[in-house]
Amino acid sequence: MSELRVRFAPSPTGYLHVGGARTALFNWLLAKNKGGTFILRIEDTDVERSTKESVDAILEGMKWLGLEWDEGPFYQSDSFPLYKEYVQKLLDAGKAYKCYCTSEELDAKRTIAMEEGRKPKYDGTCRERVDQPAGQPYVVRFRAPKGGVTAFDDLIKGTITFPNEELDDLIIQRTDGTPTYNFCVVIDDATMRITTVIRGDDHVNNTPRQIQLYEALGFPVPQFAHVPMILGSDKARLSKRHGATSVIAYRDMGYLPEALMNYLVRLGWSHGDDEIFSREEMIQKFDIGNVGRSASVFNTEKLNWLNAHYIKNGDPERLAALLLPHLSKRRVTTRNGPDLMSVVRTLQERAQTLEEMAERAVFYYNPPTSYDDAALAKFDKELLLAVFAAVTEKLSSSPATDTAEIDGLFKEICSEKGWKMGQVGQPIRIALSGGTQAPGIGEIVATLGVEETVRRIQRVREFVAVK
RNA sequence: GUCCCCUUCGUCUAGCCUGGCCCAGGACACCGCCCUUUCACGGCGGCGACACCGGUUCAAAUCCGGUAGGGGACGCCA
Repeated sequence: MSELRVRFAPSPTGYLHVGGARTALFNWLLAKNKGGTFILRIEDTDVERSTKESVDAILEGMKWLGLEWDEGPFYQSDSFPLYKEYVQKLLDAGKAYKCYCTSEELDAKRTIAMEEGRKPKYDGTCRERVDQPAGQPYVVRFRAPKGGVTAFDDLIKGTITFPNEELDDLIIQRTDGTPTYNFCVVIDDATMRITTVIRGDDHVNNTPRQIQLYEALGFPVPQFAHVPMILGSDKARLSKRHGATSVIAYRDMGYLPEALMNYLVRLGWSHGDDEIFSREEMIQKFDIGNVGRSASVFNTEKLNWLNAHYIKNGDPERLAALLLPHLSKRRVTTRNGPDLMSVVRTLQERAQTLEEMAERAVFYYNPPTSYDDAALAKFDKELLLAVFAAVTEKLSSSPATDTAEIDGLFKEICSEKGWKMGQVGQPIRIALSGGTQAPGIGEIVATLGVEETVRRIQRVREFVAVK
């Protein structure tokens, strides 16, 4: 193990969304690539909004993607005494002070500042205050350095410099005594000896404040890497109104974890012209320096393509297992039908998602209860009946069972009767599946079995005969 | 409003640091053709971008300056 230590630190106020998943992925990749340590930390200092359900949902999402962590999960709510200790340290050193301004006063000042076109930062009313009114509620503020600049070399964005004038004295402890985010993050990252902080772009502005805190506390400052956000098709920050954002929702829509991972890793990162990455390849090739600096738009089409790729090349046995919940959702049971693995094999090249595959698999288990009339209408009644009779006879009198043999049988029928394949295949396809979109005839018959095939043809014969 | 960041095909991106091999490459999507018993898969081809304006240079997507547009942050949320 190298000295590299990274962490993913979600706040449990919702499920794991794709943006968070990508941040976690980049952390995980860097750790794996460098032989470092990946830590999971739950930032639940906001007691009001944090829930156990969210924690579970986040862990579930990470496990599904296979983003296993080496240490944790640690909960910030377990470290309150630790934060308090450091707040006191800062207070004792004169690097923090008590502020007695009320939220209402602050809000009012902020509003006025905004209206006057000034930056709405704290005006420092209590910064030099010497009296300490007993019994008065107060917050603790960090005494930020005045003048000069705070800069850092972001691994993704390059050097970023902030004039200290822009930073105000941030609150590190609330009236109720609980610590605030920017403070906890610094204490945790420092005490967990995090060497590289990889997080969302929206934290760039917090970074200089945090650096000042590291310095005031005498901690070494870690390296930072801010990954750009993921946008919706309208270029606005990705949110529910753009569709699904939850990782688990993608699982439920029939996406494979390796497909989502592959999609996410290519969103903002690239390795030459490569598109397909196995876990091993992405680990081996990942380089945080190759992550792009600009935001990227989430594109479901490309995810679909990747998912189709992984379904096409996936192990039928595994896919069959993953397909089960999507089938039961449709009240399909596979007990008395063809082997699910064989079914999967006939559908692998035709499905972009497991949902789609399940939809296409239904007919194997539930015989059609109606037929595509428009498709049927393209053939004469006499031809239809002749085809059904010929196929029934041919199948019943032949021992053929595999796809190639059965296809051969259909070719025989065509040459014997002078029919074109389209005249025979399509009616049979309708007979067996009810519609026109299905695997090859040979595949269906081989999978369904001759007996069931003949039974279904008999049924459609009756249907056509009375028309 | 202030500060910070970003800007190559519709989308994801390569190239940019170390100017010329780029009248810009790949992928998704789209369109066409081929394959074909349907739907797909696959194969081949097409469409399509250096935000804009100046400067430096023999030469700029690449370096410099400005403009415009977009995003983010500005909370006793994280």
